[in-house]
Amino acid sequence: MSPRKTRAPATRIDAAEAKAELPPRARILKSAHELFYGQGIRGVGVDAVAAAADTNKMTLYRHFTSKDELVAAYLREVAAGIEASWERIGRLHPDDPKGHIIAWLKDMGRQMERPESRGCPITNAAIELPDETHPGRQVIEAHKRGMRRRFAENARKAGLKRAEMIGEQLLLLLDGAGVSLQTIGHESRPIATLIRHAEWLLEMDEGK
Amino acid sequence: MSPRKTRAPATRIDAAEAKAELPPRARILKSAHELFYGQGIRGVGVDAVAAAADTNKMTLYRHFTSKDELVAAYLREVAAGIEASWERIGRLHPDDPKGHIIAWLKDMGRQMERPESRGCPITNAAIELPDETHPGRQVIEAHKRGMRRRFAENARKAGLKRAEMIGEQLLLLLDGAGVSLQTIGHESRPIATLIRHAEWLLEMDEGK
DNA sequence: TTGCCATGTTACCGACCGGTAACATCCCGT
DNA sequence: ACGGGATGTTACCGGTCGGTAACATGGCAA
Repeated sequence: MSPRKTRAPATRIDAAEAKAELPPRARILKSAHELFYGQGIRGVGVDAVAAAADTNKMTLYRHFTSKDELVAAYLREVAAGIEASWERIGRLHPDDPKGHIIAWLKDMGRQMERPESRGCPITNAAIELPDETHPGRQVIEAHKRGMRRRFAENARKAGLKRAEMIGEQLLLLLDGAGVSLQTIGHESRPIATLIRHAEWLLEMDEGK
Repeated sequence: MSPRKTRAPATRIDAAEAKAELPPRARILKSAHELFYGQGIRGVGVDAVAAAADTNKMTLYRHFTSKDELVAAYLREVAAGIEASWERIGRLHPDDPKGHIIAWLKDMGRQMERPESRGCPITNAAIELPDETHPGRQVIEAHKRGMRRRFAENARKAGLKRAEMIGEQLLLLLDGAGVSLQTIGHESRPIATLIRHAEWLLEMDEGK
């Protein structure tokens, strides 16, 4: 409609605009995160991602060689964020590996309890992308193996026998909670079950 | 190529043909199961389902009013099969609710350990179909609530306190195992972890 | 001022999607 | 022998998909 926008006097901050004037690549990744997570990767077209980022398909394809690569970048960003939160919370609990695990699970639980939450984005992507050759799949596998390793390592540092088994059990419970949110719904409180069960697991390691 | 097929002498059995001559609706549901489960619901078109069922799109749409309804029928079929297996195994373990749960989990585990397994079809559909209005969603929610109820009811019959909590925990572990198959892969033995953990849960209920 | 490079814009491509119309064919009960 | 209902076939529809070409525009640095 309006013939041209002049794009304000080239000023930054540029309030009221969509993504607060981040560089295009960052805006695209941010929009990709919102849309892919909320509607599913296969349910969102590249055009919609570009439009939500206040840009267009051409610019998107100058930063990502394909939709699959955009998806992989999105997953890398999510994985990096989760791993950063693990490190951050670890620094709050020095020499307390059990407390580290529980505090991190509670932090994840807080995010998952938001009503619009659809569980773990990495898990959802794994189910949405069965193709073994998809570039996102190595991100998925590395991230989940990493989480299991972190759980097991902390369990070991806490002196628990069966540390490997506990790592695997915590991974099952965490992913199960994310799934339960999307099947039964939030009111069944799978997060509370997860936390209570995790605390219990870390206490009574001596059983068998 | 060949001008006409004469479709063999109208005989049944008709070996070497694709689906062993079930009626079209059953063939369509069977193919839908194979394709939807193997490649994801959103990754399979109705044309592909019809072709795999040795029929065509028109016949498919005479039996199902839309793809969404076909998906819902597929999910109902899966749910009915799982519930039938629960009942069948229950009859093998009369007056042994714990044994019923464990035997059923082992049966599920046996199916999930096949290398082409992609976990629970209902769970996968829940993640693939975020739209709350999709006709399959009520099938998903009813089925998962039903499984939790069955677990809890048997735990209660076994005299366990915290029966509701155990039902929820078993549901998390089962769904977590299905997810883990699709992220880390089969070699991490999430099924073994699930079974061992379930047996442990059902034994030491007295803790708190 | 000049020139370059990132970004924006428009249009387009072939492929595939879910869904339908019109018509040919076949099997089976009567 | 006949008729009817289920099935098969072909073609088509509008829309959307991922991806690209060609060109316009803008800001910024030398």
